[in-house]
Amino acid sequence: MAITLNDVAQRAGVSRSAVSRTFTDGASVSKVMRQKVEDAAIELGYTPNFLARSLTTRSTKLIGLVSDNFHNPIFLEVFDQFTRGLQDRGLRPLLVNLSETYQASSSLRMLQQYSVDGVIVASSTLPPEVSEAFRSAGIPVVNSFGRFSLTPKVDVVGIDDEACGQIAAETLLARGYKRLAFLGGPQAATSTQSRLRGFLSELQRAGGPTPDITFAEAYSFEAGRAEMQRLLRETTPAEAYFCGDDVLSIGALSAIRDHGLRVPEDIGLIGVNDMQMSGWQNINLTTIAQPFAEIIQTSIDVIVDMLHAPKQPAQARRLPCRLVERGTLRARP
Amino acid sequence: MAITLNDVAQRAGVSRSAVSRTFTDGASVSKVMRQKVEDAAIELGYTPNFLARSLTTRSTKLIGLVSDNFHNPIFLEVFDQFTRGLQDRGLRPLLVNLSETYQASSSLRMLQQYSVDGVIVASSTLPPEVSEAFRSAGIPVVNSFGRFSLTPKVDVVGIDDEACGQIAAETLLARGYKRLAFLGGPQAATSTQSRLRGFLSELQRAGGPTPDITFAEAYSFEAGRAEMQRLLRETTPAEAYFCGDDVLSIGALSAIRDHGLRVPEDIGLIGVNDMQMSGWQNINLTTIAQPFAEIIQTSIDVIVDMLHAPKQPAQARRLPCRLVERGTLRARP
DNA sequence: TATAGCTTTGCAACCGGTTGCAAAAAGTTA
DNA sequence: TAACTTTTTGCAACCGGTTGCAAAGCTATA
Repeated sequence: MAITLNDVAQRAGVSRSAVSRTFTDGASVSKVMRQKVEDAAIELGYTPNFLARSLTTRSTKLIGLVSDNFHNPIFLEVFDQFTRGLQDRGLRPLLVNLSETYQASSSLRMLQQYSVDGVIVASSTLPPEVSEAFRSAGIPVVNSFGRFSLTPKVDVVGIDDEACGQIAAETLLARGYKRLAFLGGPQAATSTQSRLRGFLSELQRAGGPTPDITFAEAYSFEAGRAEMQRLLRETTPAEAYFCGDDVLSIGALSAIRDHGLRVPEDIGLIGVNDMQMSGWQNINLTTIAQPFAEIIQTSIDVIVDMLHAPKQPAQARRLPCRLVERGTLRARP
Repeated sequence: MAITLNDVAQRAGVSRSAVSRTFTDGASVSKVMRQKVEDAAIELGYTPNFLARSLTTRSTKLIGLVSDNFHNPIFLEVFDQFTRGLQDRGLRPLLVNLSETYQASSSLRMLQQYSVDGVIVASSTLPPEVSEAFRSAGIPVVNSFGRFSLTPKVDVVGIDDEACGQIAAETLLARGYKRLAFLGGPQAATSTQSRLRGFLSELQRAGGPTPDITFAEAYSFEAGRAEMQRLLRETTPAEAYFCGDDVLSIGALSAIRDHGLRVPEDIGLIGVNDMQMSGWQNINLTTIAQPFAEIIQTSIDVIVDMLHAPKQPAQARRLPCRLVERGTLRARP
């Protein structure tokens, strides 16, 4: 049996309100009263029940953290930062793992039942409707790693995928590569499409070559490896590949090496994300870094603002990416 | 404004209890009544408030999932499986990320305030006191990946670390290795100690060599790499190393290759865990697999049992490990 | 010392639900 | 149809808190 407000009130010989007030900041309690209550509370080991409180205050400090990316190693870093960031602000992440067996629609219902104060949808692959459903239900929501839009229906914090493609194009051209290729993530993913668009438009602008274009089945090692194996077997490989993300790149890298070719001497590779592993010396991947820390921090700021301010028009924020030069592209000529 | 019980009752022209009963299974409601209420509920879009309900039912379906392992890639797989497993049983993981800035003691208080039904401490490095504190506070708790004990103070589900060391010893001896070494995780970690103990005792039993013993600073790539670099620089390397875990092994692997030596020709390596990445073709690590799925499933079963049954004596469960042969040890002679 | 103004306190209603109990309704049996 | 069961329903109290309001207690001023 947990200790309740009543127990403390009785022990201290004061009213229930008095106890409640000593544990509510900004409430009016005299020094002596506070002392009496605190003594009794400590003596009994009392902690206010947050959920009961939430009934009247209408704030649970619970934040739904929903994602479908439990397979890309980068997301461990993402969850790490999200949970710490939320904790630092006194918020509690209720984790939701979206999958075939657990649909977005039931997660909406569930998070409503738990009266979450807000929801963070952390995924670059979920369709925008998922986040939009939360907003229409009146729950503050931010879509982290979502797609940029000029007329967003929900708040989005992500990178500029087109600029990302542009950086890749510039980088490859600057290294003097002639035969280029795009080895994208899932073709349906909006991030894939935007990066491709930026890549192509920059190549065109700069008078570069027209690249080969293929897609992997998923953002995963196996998918990257399988697709690169197919390319090596069935096509004349390009001089350099702009890959959908880092895990994909690492898969491709392993296929290339197994095929007896060398990186960067025979084939160049550039990824996207800059996850920790990409910096490991046995991988040492040249890549375009997403500003994870900033995206996550901004997402949290946005959701926290929404908790206080009434519903504002949705806004999409694009944070800049930057090139991280390592060992999978040859040096500038 | 969310729709409440009252709204539905009014709309349907029935009492509040009637509405409550239609949404409580096992309660007595007639067909017509149920129909009326359900119609009104659908019309208004009503969903019962789980937290308000928890006040009387004394069950929130909230499970604290606390961990301090947000840096070892294996834990993404662990979180994936835990969240799915909990969701499948209608439980909700409240994620807690323990770190320097967020101590175990405050997490206990916090989880109490949220009236969690139970807590899963998923960590092989946290001291047993962390889990014990939950139990003394009367919260059902299970320590996943914790250390085995014959007289456990809390329920533990983990592997048999000594057997794990034994398997490593047997395997290395069977491959004909003569100069062996132990490259453990953090010396203070109990898993490190137990694996070492099993390793040594089996070597002794089989009349094998006395191994060199060193420890890495953490279960991380960098730590494994740094320690192996030191060994290569300052000592005559052993023929084969039993490493603390996979990520450590991968660090060691990269150091060895950078040093111009070959695996498994010059140096053999065996890890522990069998995380997905260990199977990647460019890593291809021979390792001792932890039965993650079973550990997680069992942990959830244990906690679910505790929710129904009153406090039982604590029990420690050891699940068997098994060797996964890949490419970092030479073949049997 | 009386009065005004401010602070502190307790009462009681409320947040959104559940549930024991007794009355009402429906169903059985004779 | 009357008497007896069984089922269904609503009332009211409760879960563990918060909060508006008015009464009580203080302090300062005249």
